[in-house]
Amino acid sequence: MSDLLARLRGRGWRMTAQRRVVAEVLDGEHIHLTADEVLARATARLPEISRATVYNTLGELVSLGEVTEVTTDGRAKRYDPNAHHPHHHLICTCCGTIRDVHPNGDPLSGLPTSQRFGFTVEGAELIYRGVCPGCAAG
Amino acid sequence: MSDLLARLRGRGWRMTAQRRVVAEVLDGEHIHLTADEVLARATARLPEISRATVYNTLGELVSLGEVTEVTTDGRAKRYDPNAHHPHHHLICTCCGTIRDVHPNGDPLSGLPTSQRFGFTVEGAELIYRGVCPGCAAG
DNA sequence: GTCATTGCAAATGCTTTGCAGTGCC
DNA sequence: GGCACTGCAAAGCATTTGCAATGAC
Repeated sequence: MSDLLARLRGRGWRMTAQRRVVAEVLDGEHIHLTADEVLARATARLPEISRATVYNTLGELVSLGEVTEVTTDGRAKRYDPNAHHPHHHLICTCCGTIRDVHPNGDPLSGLPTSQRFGFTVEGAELIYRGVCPGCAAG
Repeated sequence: MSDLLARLRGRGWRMTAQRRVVAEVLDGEHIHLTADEVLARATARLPEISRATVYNTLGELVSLGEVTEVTTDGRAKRYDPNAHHPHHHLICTCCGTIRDVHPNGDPLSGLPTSQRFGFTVEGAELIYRGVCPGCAAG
């Protein structure tokens, strides 16, 4: 629990039952959920919430920088509430499991000026792929 | 031109006019094309090619390891024929332009055993994001 | 009271699929 | 000549949108 709700309120975010539930779902121990999974968990707490509202709210949280969108493949995006805790991802190519990892060093420092082509580089996203112990055993 | 066709033929890939055209489009100077862009260029050379065949062929080239799928956002995947030349990507958050980059060091070496959680790590994909000179000027 | 937010349902964009016909090896 | 590949059209999945009704501030 990282007090996402408190931060949002502090930023003047208009609070509704639907938005609160979406934020609570993300702020729980659940990370890397798809929009559909967020909807399912939100519906369990607030049956009348709609799919469109979940999408709207997730998009808003991403714009606010409180949640990060993780695109691991061409399928559904995943939403990661750990935006204030920089990290990267390790994904099982077999079952799709995602783990947060903290590699040594900052990837940004590995990109010399000569490789920046005049870009103003703002960030780096690192995805490791491999096979998890479970899939390797099965 | 990297003789993608020769490699494919050598691997016993069944050759058809459609497959040849898709491979030729990718093997040209065009990289980071979406499936739709590949279809457009393929159609220019072979008007009767179908969208399904382009998708089939691209999927096959990816399975063969001759082409890499790059998922930069939740939109269309892009296809990168540079599979035999390891590299990473720098993407403009404004216009979507993609450049190949070669950062210093191997990202894999930055992930200590303690951060691998028992996974057999096979590869790392690094995406830098920033604003390109064109967008910064405009 | 005002205006942002919601819910619904339809629309969109990208990709996959089923199946009959075609053509490569 | 067999069987993989192709084309078509329809289905599928994730996401977005239009608009009237609702409710937070």
